[in-house]
Amino acid sequence: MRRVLRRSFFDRPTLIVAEELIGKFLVRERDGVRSAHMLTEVEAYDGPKDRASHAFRGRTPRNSVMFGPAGALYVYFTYGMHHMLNVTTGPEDYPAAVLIRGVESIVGPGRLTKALGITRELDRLPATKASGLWFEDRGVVLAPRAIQRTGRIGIAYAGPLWSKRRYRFVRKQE
DNA sequence: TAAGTGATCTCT
DNA sequence: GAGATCACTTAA
Repeated sequence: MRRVLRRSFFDRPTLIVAEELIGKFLVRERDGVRSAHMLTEVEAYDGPKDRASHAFRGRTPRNSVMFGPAGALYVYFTYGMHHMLNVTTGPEDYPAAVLIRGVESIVGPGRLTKALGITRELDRLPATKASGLWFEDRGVVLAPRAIQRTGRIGIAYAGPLWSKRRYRFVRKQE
């Protein structure tokens, strides 16, 4: 069983999409070489009121893809050295996305993009085979208990309310 | 614990 | 245009 996740998967509430992405696969193809990794850590960024979200201060050139249709890649560059990979969720005009923080054997959002060669060339592209980066359901079924929810990382500036919200989903290690 | 690094945003 | 900030990583 191997099914590419389509826009309809992502066009749902962000927290649902985030939780269901754990156990799905991130597939990268470049120069004809394909690799697939199971997602193990993601975070939800949900709507215009989320103080930790890039969209909190409204639409800007960088974040406008978050306001667009679901299932688009949002790749931005930060700290002068790291690319961050997100996929947009929810309906058009509602800014939301899921940050991909880790996959099996690669932990850390910056390390992940470096390992898979993910740069802003992919920003705003749909997460499809044509873009070279997409998501697949490969039939892995995780028990709900196998997924842990915690506060998000690195967003203390957003205040305790938003940093405590359990918007981070991590696959528990056995 | 702090440096590194540069795009992005906010304010002049 | 200037200055601050940043959804991080690594080396110490």
